[in-house]
Amino acid sequence: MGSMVIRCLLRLERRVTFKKRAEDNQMRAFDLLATVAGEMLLERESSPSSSNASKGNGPIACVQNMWENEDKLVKIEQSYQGFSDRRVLASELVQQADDQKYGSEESLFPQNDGHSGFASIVTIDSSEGFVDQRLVNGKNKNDTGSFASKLDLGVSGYRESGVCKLDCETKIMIKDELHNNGKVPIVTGTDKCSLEDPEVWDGKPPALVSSDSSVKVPLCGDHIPCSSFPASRDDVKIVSRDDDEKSSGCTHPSTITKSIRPVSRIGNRRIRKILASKHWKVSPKLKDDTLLNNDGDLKPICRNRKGYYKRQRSQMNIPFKKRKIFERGSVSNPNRLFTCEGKSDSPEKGINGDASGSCVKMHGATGTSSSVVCQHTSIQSRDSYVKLRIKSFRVPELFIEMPETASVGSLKRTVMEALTAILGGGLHVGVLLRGKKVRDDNKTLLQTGISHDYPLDALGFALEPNPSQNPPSICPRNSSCMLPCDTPQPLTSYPPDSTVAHQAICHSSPEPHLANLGNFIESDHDSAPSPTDTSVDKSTTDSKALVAVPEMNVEALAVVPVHRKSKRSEIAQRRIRRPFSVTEVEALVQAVEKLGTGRWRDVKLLAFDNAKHRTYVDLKDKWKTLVHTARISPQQRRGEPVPQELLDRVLTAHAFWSKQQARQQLKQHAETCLLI
DNA sequence: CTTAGGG
DNA sequence: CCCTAAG
Repeated sequence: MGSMVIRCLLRLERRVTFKKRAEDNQMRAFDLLATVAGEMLLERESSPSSSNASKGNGPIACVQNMWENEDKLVKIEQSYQGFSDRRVLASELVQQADDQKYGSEESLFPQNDGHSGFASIVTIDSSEGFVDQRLVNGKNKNDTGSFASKLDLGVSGYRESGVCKLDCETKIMIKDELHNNGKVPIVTGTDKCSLEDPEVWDGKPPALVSSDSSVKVPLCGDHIPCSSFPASRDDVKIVSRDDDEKSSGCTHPSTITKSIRPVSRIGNRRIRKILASKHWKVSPKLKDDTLLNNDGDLKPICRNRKGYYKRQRSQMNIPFKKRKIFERGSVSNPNRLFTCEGKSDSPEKGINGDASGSCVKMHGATGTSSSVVCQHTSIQSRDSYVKLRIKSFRVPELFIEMPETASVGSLKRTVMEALTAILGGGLHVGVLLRGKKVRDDNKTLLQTGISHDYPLDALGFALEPNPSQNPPSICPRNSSCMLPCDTPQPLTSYPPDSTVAHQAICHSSPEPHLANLGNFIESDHDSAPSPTDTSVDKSTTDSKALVAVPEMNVEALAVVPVHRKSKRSEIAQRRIRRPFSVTEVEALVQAVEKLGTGRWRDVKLLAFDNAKHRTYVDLKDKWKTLVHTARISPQQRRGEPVPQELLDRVLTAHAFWSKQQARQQLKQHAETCLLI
């Protein structure tokens, strides 16, 4: 039997849909999941006739289309409206998906079993895992070139299945059969637990959402007749619709009477982008051939050797720094990730002991392990080794806001930057066993219960922000990370003007632990402007807002500009300011006295070799400021006072070495003259 | 990668 | 601290 997978964003949308028919727990559960997971795959069975050929091709197709119009301008919804629109869209999607399968608009999530709520969720995850597997295992290894054909198959298969109409988003993934074969249901501990935790979903729906529900519902209804959509090829296209894009951005359905079309398109766009970001690990092999080797192999191409140093630096404790420098390298990461998966696919690639090691290494080394949840683990027994296979990490949900005039290229970059930031921001891997976080790092796998005979789906991995900040809850909910955001602002106060298009939308939790997610949130907000920083100029074409959504509290929805300076679209963050201590100054002075002022590399090695956060440039800069400080009056000095004695030495040394340097130059000049 | 300087 | 031109 086949199944269709729909990947969509159900963050806000769900409210609408579910509210309406949330009579049963099933819906609530789903709703919850949506909240928690943010993104998910909805799997539906499709006609058994669908061929296997279409397996796992959906996502590819999606991505493919995504970038079809590389050079065209992408039009993205302009504002705040996006929120509600998206919601509408989502509900539509769900509806349609359902209809396609069951032709009933009543059962959004048809369930056959008692506690279907949960079951469905499981299914969903499973499907994803399956997809992943297909993508990885499938003969993709060496036939990247067959992509096109695959795509076709996928499409045709879909048609055959009798599922006529696919909405833009809907067509995202289509797979067939699978339920039976070794498909390993992937239940993220996260999701599971979230569902089980009444605390999580017992909460009332966010006011924000509920307010719009009235509007949405009717809209959904309109779209229901999906069965009659087959003809509208247009609808099937995921991305290439630049033509009618224009018709959208403008009208924001404030009333039910407004046309749905525009709305859904807007939403679509939104989702597409999100999807793109989520499928990034797949995309490279689709379109961006620059990332592929000539032979179409998926092997990553390392083109940035220079990246090493900087990367190293960034790994020290300069989390955000220079990420943009890796634009190239970063972009290729997906490939690596993919490669990794492919490799791990090989039975021989089993990892023993430190399972995550190998994979993480591969991903991590590239700084790209994405965050969150995914988990597809297979534990096989071979001797006393436990083999784990991490199919992929799912990237946390991202919201991207970009001006309509932004190019596709910039969109790509933006997404990449967001991912890079997320991935390189100091995440750590969390291990989940049956949904529970394994906290004791010292336990052996065996002690923990991860043994060769352990259920395949019991183990999970999650990328988490900050080890010490995780909530006690079993739910590794916070697995998603946040991009640098400034002080959150309640969504309700979101200014409905176009400027919002340039702001980041950040769904964040007010909870302390979330507020401290990872290192992304810089501590020095000295110049942090308000979320509505006016410096964000509309003429600016730079994209902004990239935000991973910590799925927990929707109520905490907040909108914030990710970048203070509109100029900087990069996610790259400034390093944290770390004032030099007197001790450090002392060491610096001493080193300079000995080595002089032109050998910062040596100074670094001599006096700050173990201070990873001090680069030779830092030392050079510090010396510069020290000299300046020594020259100004004590009253003008700021910060921790530096002993006058040291300042005196600074001046002395500076004078000495300056003279020395001058002499050296004279000498050389003289020699040069002589030679001539 | 290092330096040197401006920002 | 960042960014960059230069070497």
